[in-house]
Amino acid sequence: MEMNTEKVRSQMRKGVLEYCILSVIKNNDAYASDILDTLKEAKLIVVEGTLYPLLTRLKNEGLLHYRWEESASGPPRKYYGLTEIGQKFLNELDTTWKELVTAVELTTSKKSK
Amino acid sequence: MEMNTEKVRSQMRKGVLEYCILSVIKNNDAYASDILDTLKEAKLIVVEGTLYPLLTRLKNEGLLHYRWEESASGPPRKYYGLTEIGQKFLNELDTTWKELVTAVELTTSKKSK
DNA sequence: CCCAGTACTTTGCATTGCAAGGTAGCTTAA
DNA sequence: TTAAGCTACCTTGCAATGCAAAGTACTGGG
Repeated sequence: MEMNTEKVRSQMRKGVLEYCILSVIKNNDAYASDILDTLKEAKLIVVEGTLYPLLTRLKNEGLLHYRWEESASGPPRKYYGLTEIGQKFLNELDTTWKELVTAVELTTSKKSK
Repeated sequence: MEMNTEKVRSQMRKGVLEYCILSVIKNNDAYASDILDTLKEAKLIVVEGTLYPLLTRLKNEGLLHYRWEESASGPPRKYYGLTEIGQKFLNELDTTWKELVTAVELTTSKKSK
Protein backbone atom coordinates (compact mmCIF):
# COMPACT_ATOMS: atom_id res chain seq x y z
CA MET A 1 0.00 0.00 0.00
CA GLU A 2 3.10 2.14 -0.31
CA MET A 3 2.22 4.99 -2.65
CA ASN A 4 5.70 5.58 -3.90
CA THR A 5 5.93 8.26 -6.53
CA GLU A 6 9.63 7.62 -6.77
CA LYS A 7 8.92 4.22 -8.18
CA VAL A 8 6.80 5.64 -10.96
CA ARG A 9 9.24 8.43 -11.56
CA SER A 10 11.94 5.83 -12.05
CA GLN A 11 9.63 3.92 -14.35
CA MET A 12 9.05 7.00 -16.48
CA ARG A 13 12.74 7.72 -16.53
CA LYS A 14 13.48 4.30 -17.96
CA GLY A 15 11.64 5.02 -21.13
CA VAL A 16 13.63 8.08 -22.05
CA LEU A 17 17.04 7.01 -20.87
CA GLU A 18 18.42 5.92 -24.21
CA TYR A 19 16.99 8.99 -25.83
CA CYS A 20 18.58 11.35 -23.33
CA ILE A 21 21.93 9.61 -23.37
CA LEU A 22 22.13 9.75 -27.14
CA SER A 23 21.14 13.40 -26.99
CA VAL A 24 23.87 14.23 -24.55
CA ILE A 25 26.44 12.49 -26.69
CA LYS A 26 25.19 14.21 -29.79
CA ASN A 27 26.16 17.57 -28.37
CA ASN A 28 29.68 16.54 -27.46
CA ASP A 29 31.54 13.29 -27.39
CA ALA A 30 31.43 12.27 -23.76
CA TYR A 31 32.55 9.65 -21.32
CA ALA A 32 30.47 8.12 -18.59
CA SER A 33 31.00 10.74 -15.90
CA ASP A 34 30.17 13.56 -18.32
CA ILE A 35 26.92 11.89 -19.10
CA LEU A 36 26.09 11.19 -15.49
CA ASP A 37 26.72 14.82 -14.60
CA THR A 38 24.58 16.18 -17.39
CA LEU A 39 21.69 13.91 -16.55
CA LYS A 40 22.00 14.72 -12.88
CA GLU A 41 21.82 18.41 -13.67
CA ALA A 42 18.53 17.79 -15.40
CA LYS A 43 17.29 15.78 -12.41
CA LEU A 44 17.37 12.57 -14.41
CA ILE A 45 19.30 10.58 -11.85
CA VAL A 46 21.09 7.61 -13.32
CA VAL A 47 23.75 5.47 -11.71
CA GLU A 48 26.88 3.81 -13.03
CA GLY A 49 25.44 0.34 -12.97
CA THR A 50 22.74 1.52 -15.32
CA LEU A 51 24.84 3.63 -17.61
CA TYR A 52 27.78 1.38 -18.42
CA PRO A 53 25.82 -1.61 -19.66
CA LEU A 54 23.59 0.73 -21.64
CA LEU A 55 26.54 2.39 -23.36
CA THR A 56 27.91 -1.01 -24.22
CA ARG A 57 24.58 -2.07 -25.64
CA LEU A 58 24.28 1.06 -27.74
CA LYS A 59 27.77 0.49 -29.03
CA ASN A 60 27.05 -3.12 -29.89
CA GLU A 61 23.96 -2.00 -31.76
CA GLY A 62 26.15 0.28 -33.83
CA LEU A 63 24.70 3.53 -32.56
CA LEU A 64 27.82 4.62 -30.74
CA HIS A 65 31.53 4.34 -31.22
CA TYR A 66 34.24 5.14 -28.74
CA ARG A 67 37.88 6.00 -28.46
CA TRP A 68 40.20 5.83 -25.50
CA GLU A 69 41.59 9.10 -24.34
CA GLU A 70 44.24 9.83 -21.74
CA SER A 71 43.19 11.84 -18.74
CA ALA A 72 45.29 14.54 -17.10
CA SER A 73 44.40 13.06 -13.76
CA GLY A 74 43.41 9.45 -13.44
CA PRO A 75 42.80 6.45 -15.63
CA PRO A 76 42.02 6.73 -19.35
CA ARG A 77 38.50 7.43 -20.44
CA LYS A 78 36.21 5.96 -23.04
CA TYR A 79 34.82 8.81 -25.07
CA TYR A 80 31.64 7.93 -26.88
CA GLY A 81 30.33 9.56 -30.02
CA LEU A 82 27.35 9.02 -32.30
CA THR A 83 27.76 6.96 -35.43
CA GLU A 84 25.81 7.84 -38.53
CA ILE A 85 23.28 5.19 -37.62
CA GLY A 86 23.09 6.58 -34.13
CA GLN A 87 22.45 9.99 -35.59
CA LYS A 88 19.57 8.71 -37.68
CA PHE A 89 18.20 6.74 -34.80
CA LEU A 90 18.27 9.76 -32.55
CA ASN A 91 16.27 11.70 -35.10
CA GLU A 92 13.64 9.00 -35.02
CA LEU A 93 13.62 9.11 -31.25
CA ASP A 94 12.95 12.83 -31.39
CA THR A 95 9.80 12.06 -33.30
CA THR A 96 8.89 9.17 -31.06
CA TRP A 97 9.24 11.31 -27.98
CA LYS A 98 7.12 14.11 -29.41
CA GLU A 99 4.46 11.63 -30.35
CA LEU A 100 4.46 10.22 -26.87
CA VAL A 101 4.09 13.65 -25.34
CA THR A 102 1.16 14.33 -27.63
CA ALA A 103 -0.42 11.00 -26.79
CA VAL A 104 -0.12 11.58 -23.08
CA GLU A 105 -1.53 15.08 -23.31
CA LEU A 106 -4.41 13.67 -25.30
CA THR A 107 -5.11 10.98 -22.77
CA THR A 108 -4.74 13.02 -19.66
CA SER A 109 -6.54 16.14 -20.79
CA LYS A 110 -9.61 14.56 -22.30
CA LYS A 111 -12.72 15.81 -20.53
CA SER A 112 -15.58 13.61 -19.32
CA LYS A 113 -18.47 13.10 -21.69
CA MET B 1 22.08 -4.52 -35.18
CA GLU B 2 18.31 -4.22 -35.44
CA MET B 3 17.50 -0.55 -35.05
CA ASN B 4 14.00 -1.02 -33.82
CA THR B 5 12.25 2.20 -32.95
CA GLU B 6 9.23 0.21 -31.94
CA LYS B 7 11.20 -1.28 -29.09
CA VAL B 8 12.09 2.12 -27.74
CA ARG B 9 8.61 3.41 -28.30
CA SER B 10 7.33 0.53 -26.22
CA GLN B 11 9.94 1.31 -23.62
CA MET B 12 8.82 4.92 -23.42
CA ARG B 13 5.21 3.85 -23.25
CA LYS B 14 5.89 1.70 -20.22
CA GLY B 15 6.80 4.65 -18.09
CA VAL B 16 3.56 6.48 -18.61
CA LEU B 17 1.18 3.57 -18.64
CA GLU B 18 -0.03 3.84 -15.08
CA TYR B 19 -0.35 7.55 -15.44
CA CYS B 20 -2.46 7.31 -18.58
CA ILE B 21 -4.65 4.55 -17.25
CA LEU B 22 -5.42 6.47 -14.10
CA SER B 23 -6.14 9.53 -16.20
CA VAL B 24 -8.59 7.68 -18.39
CA ILE B 25 -10.39 6.32 -15.37
CA LYS B 26 -10.50 9.71 -13.76
CA ASN B 27 -12.64 11.03 -16.57
CA ASN B 28 -15.18 8.23 -16.40
CA ASP B 29 -15.38 4.96 -14.59
CA ALA B 30 -14.31 2.44 -17.18
CA TYR B 31 -13.80 -1.24 -17.81
CA ALA B 32 -10.86 -2.78 -19.58
CA SER B 33 -12.13 -2.46 -23.14
CA ASP B 34 -13.01 1.20 -22.62
CA ILE B 35 -9.49 1.85 -21.50
CA LEU B 36 -7.93 -0.12 -24.32
CA ASP B 37 -9.98 1.82 -26.84
CA THR B 38 -9.07 5.18 -25.41
CA LEU B 39 -5.40 4.41 -25.30
CA LYS B 40 -5.51 3.01 -28.80
CA GLU B 41 -7.10 6.22 -30.03
CA ALA B 42 -4.14 8.09 -28.62
CA LYS B 43 -1.75 5.66 -30.30
CA LEU B 44 -0.69 4.27 -26.94
CA ILE B 45 -1.18 0.66 -27.88
CA VAL B 46 -1.64 -1.61 -24.92
CA VAL B 47 -2.78 -5.20 -24.87
CA GLU B 48 -4.99 -7.19 -22.53
CA GLY B 49 -2.15 -9.10 -20.97
CA THR B 50 -0.64 -5.80 -19.89
CA LEU B 51 -3.76 -4.04 -18.78
CA TYR B 52 -5.51 -6.60 -16.64
CA PRO B 53 -2.63 -7.34 -14.28
CA LEU B 54 -1.97 -3.62 -14.02
CA LEU B 55 -5.55 -2.84 -13.06
CA THR B 56 -5.38 -5.55 -10.44
CA ARG B 57 -2.18 -4.12 -9.07
CA LEU B 58 -3.59 -0.61 -8.90
CA LYS B 59 -6.62 -1.97 -7.11
CA ASN B 60 -4.48 -3.87 -4.62
CA GLU B 61 -2.52 -0.71 -3.97
CA GLY B 62 -5.75 1.03 -3.11
CA LEU B 63 -5.73 3.44 -6.02
CA LEU B 64 -8.72 1.92 -7.76
CA HIS B 65 -11.95 0.29 -6.75
CA TYR B 66 -14.36 -1.58 -8.98
CA ARG B 67 -17.92 -2.74 -9.23
CA TRP B 68 -19.45 -5.42 -11.40
CA GLU B 69 -21.96 -4.26 -13.93
CA GLU B 70 -24.22 -6.28 -16.20
CA SER B 71 -23.70 -5.91 -19.91
CA ALA B 72 -26.50 -5.82 -22.48
CA SER B 73 -24.48 -8.20 -24.61
CA GLY B 74 -21.96 -10.53 -23.10
CA PRO B 75 -20.43 -11.26 -19.74
CA PRO B 76 -20.50 -8.75 -16.87
CA ARG B 77 -17.89 -6.02 -16.74
CA LYS B 78 -15.62 -4.75 -14.03
CA TYR B 79 -15.96 -0.99 -13.91
CA TYR B 80 -13.02 0.71 -12.29
CA GLY B 81 -13.03 4.08 -10.60
CA LEU B 82 -10.47 6.16 -8.73
CA THR B 83 -10.35 6.03 -4.96
CA GLU B 84 -9.44 9.11 -2.99
CA ILE B 85 -5.91 7.84 -2.72
CA GLY B 86 -5.86 7.20 -6.44
CA GLN B 87 -7.00 10.76 -6.99
CA LYS B 88 -4.17 12.14 -4.91
CA PHE B 89 -1.67 9.86 -6.52
CA LEU B 90 -2.76 10.93 -9.97
CA ASN B 91 -2.19 14.54 -9.02
CA GLU B 92 1.35 13.69 -8.04
CA LEU B 93 1.84 11.89 -11.30
CA ASP B 94 0.77 15.01 -13.15
CA THR B 95 3.66 16.80 -11.52
CA THR B 96 6.06 13.94 -12.07
CA TRP B 97 5.21 13.81 -15.74
CA LYS B 98 5.66 17.55 -16.21
CA GLU B 99 9.02 17.38 -14.48
CA LEU B 100 10.11 14.58 -16.75
CA VAL B 101 9.10 16.52 -19.85
CA THR B 102 11.10 19.48 -18.60
CA ALA B 103 14.10 17.31 -17.86
CA VAL B 104 14.04 15.73 -21.28
CA GLU B 105 13.69 19.06 -23.03
CA LEU B 106 16.61 20.31 -21.02
CA THR B 107 18.76 17.35 -21.92
CA THR B 108 17.91 17.12 -25.57
CA SER B 109 17.98 20.79 -26.41
CA LYS B 110 21.24 21.76 -24.77
CA LYS B 111 23.64 23.17 -27.32
CA SER B 112 27.25 22.14 -27.70
CA LYS B 113 29.83 24.19 -25.90
C1' DC C 1 -26.34 -27.46 -28.84
C1' DC C 2 -22.58 -25.29 -30.95
C1' DC C 3 -20.34 -21.16 -32.39
C1' DA C 4 -18.85 -16.49 -32.26
C1' DG C 5 -18.11 -12.66 -29.56
C1' DT C 6 -16.90 -10.44 -25.34
C1' DA C 7 -14.51 -10.16 -20.98
C1' DC C 8 -11.56 -11.42 -17.52
C1' DT C 9 -7.34 -14.16 -15.91
C1' DT C 10 -2.99 -16.61 -15.82
C1' DT C 11 1.61 -18.33 -17.18
C1' DG C 12 6.15 -17.87 -18.79
C1' DC C 13 9.53 -15.17 -20.91
C1' DA C 14 12.59 -11.34 -21.95
C1' DT C 15 14.15 -6.91 -20.95
C1' DT C 16 16.33 -3.84 -18.16
C1' DG C 17 17.31 -0.44 -14.25
C1' DC C 18 19.68 -0.70 -10.14
C1' DA C 19 22.29 -1.91 -5.83
C1' DA C 20 26.42 -3.64 -4.64
C1' DG C 21 30.75 -5.21 -5.23
C1' DG C 22 35.00 -5.83 -8.05
C1' DT C 23 39.25 -4.55 -10.86
C1' DA C 24 42.56 -1.39 -12.19
C1' DG C 25 44.99 2.96 -13.57
C1' DC C 26 46.79 7.26 -11.79
C1' DT C 27 48.38 10.83 -8.28
C1' DT C 28 50.03 12.34 -4.00
C1' DA C 29 52.43 12.15 0.09
C1' DA C 30 54.86 9.85 3.78
C1' DT D 1 58.37 2.58 -2.93
C1' DT D 2 54.49 1.89 -0.62
C1' DA D 3 49.91 3.15 0.90
C1' DA D 4 45.86 5.75 0.42
C1' DG D 5 42.50 7.87 -2.26
C1' DC D 6 40.33 9.02 -6.28
C1' DT D 7 38.59 8.06 -10.77
C1' DA D 8 36.93 5.02 -14.24
C1' DC D 9 35.21 0.99 -16.05
C1' DC D 10 32.87 -3.61 -15.56
C1' DT D 11 30.02 -7.47 -13.63
C1' DT D 12 26.61 -10.04 -10.97
C1' DG D 13 22.21 -10.91 -9.14
C1' DC D 14 17.75 -9.29 -8.25
C1' DA D 15 13.21 -7.35 -8.94
C1' DA D 16 9.85 -5.24 -11.70
C1' DT D 17 6.97 -5.49 -15.48
C1' DG D 18 5.18 -5.39 -20.45
C1' DC D 19 3.78 -8.74 -23.52
C1' DA D 20 2.56 -12.99 -26.21
C1' DA D 21 -0.18 -16.70 -25.83
C1' DA D 22 -3.28 -19.66 -23.96
C1' DG D 23 -7.13 -20.49 -20.80
C1' DT D 24 -11.78 -19.83 -18.52
C1' DA D 25 -16.41 -18.31 -18.57
C1' DC D 26 -20.64 -15.90 -19.72
C1' DT D 27 -24.05 -14.54 -23.47
C1' DG D 28 -26.97 -14.76 -27.51
C1' DG D 29 -28.02 -16.34 -32.31
C1' DG D 30 -28.57 -19.87 -35.70
